[in-house]
Amino acid sequence: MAPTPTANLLQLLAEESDNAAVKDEKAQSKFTIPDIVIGRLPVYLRTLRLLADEGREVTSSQELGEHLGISSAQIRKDLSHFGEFGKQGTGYNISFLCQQLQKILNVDRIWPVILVGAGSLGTAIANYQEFESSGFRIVSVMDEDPQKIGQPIGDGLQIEDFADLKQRLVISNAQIAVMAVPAHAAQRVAGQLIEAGLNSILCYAPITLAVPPRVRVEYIDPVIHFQHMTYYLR
Amino acid sequence: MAPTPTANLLQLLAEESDNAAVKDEKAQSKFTIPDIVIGRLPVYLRTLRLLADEGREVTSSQELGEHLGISSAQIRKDLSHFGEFGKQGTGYNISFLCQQLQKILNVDRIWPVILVGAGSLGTAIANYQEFESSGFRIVSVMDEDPQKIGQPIGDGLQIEDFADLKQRLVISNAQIAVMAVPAHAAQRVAGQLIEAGLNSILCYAPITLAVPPRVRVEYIDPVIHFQHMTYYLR
DNA sequence: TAGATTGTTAATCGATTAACAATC
DNA sequence: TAGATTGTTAATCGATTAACAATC
Repeated sequence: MAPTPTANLLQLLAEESDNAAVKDEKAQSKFTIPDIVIGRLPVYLRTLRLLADEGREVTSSQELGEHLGISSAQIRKDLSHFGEFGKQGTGYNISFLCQQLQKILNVDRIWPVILVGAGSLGTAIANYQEFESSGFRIVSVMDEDPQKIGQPIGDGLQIEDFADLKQRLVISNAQIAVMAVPAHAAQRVAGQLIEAGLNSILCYAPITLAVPPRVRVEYIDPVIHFQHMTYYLR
Repeated sequence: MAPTPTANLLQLLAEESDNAAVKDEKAQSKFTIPDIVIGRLPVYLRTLRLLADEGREVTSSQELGEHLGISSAQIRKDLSHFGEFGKQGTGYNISFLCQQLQKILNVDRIWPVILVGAGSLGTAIANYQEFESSGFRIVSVMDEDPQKIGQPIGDGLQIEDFADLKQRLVISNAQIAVMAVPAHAAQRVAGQLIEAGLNSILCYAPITLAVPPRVRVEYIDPVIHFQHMTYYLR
């Protein structure tokens, strides 16, 4: 067996040496953490911060679970993928666990974000003050409407020409884009963002984007939530 | 065994008569459709409508799956919970399947929705024109800020006093609320909405609400999506 | 020490997928 | 008829939970 590609994984997984003799892909999928677990970490983090704001110093998987409506076992299991963060008998130190989750999620820094679309939704997003404390800063708001280009928006920004995307990206170094554009423009805009090198998109347009596998897209569409709720209504 | 409560289920499940002798709760949980399936139906519907807009008349589970990045088997399985909507060899008639999904999701009508919070996000939501075609109409926008009350908003609405919630609900008959309020106000506002009789809430505030079991809450928080994405970034 | 709570294992539960007979 | 695609079954895969030894 070729030693080199496996060696990398072995470093990452020092304590897993027993099972390390498996094939590379297997190893990947075996030790890779389920995306569904990753998806819950931001919710844990948000809740922990709320507790910290209330002046609390420790909590338990049980308390967190009650807050969130999930089982304490799930919380402990989820965290156990990343290490041991608690103390038997006492629980978790809130600010320590916050720090750890921020590191895991890579939000122990500020990520520059590009916002495309300066309609009323885009404006609301640009105005939202709380991104910064969560690890994100909107560094650029772009639109295609000549009427809008040059107008002030958000906190000291000016609407820029989406045609200048590539130049702006060189300066901002953003890897993340938010799309607040009409559905009919969304696929084209996504294509341009991807072509310019972006690989993470948060899409507010009510459409599933066709993107290459390297690009991650998440969606926000209130209609999907409404229609989910009405299934249970009469 | 008491015949009456079971009888109801038996009607609903005529063809399932073999297994119908189980306990009520069991029967419920056995024949109840998984929430995760319900959650995909609006996405199917959205995609089908897009195809319809392109003038397409039929599609297949394979084509839908490719659009959405899921397996054709999953789509067929999901739909099979509700009936048979396709034709072997040809696939699904798009407009027929749209109609059926709309019925299943109860969006073959217009649901009145109350919007609480007339800040910039609330304003963006109030301005959004596309709810109507998906089954929803914002009938009331409320806020607590005396400066805002009385101002025009959205399509011919006026911002109303949130203190008048109960009277407004009597008129509008809304069962669904959207909360676009600051995090610090969200739990209180939710309590008031629930106390007034609402049972479905779409919450844009970055907080998990404590609500009684009869109330369904869905959340939209861009930060959760951002932090999910940054896990995969360097 | 007694009580509490973790991290982890094994069992359970549920969701997804592959495969195929039925049939358009 | 030949080809395509459904609806459904059974197998697989993965996620959640219950339980408990370890230990603070």
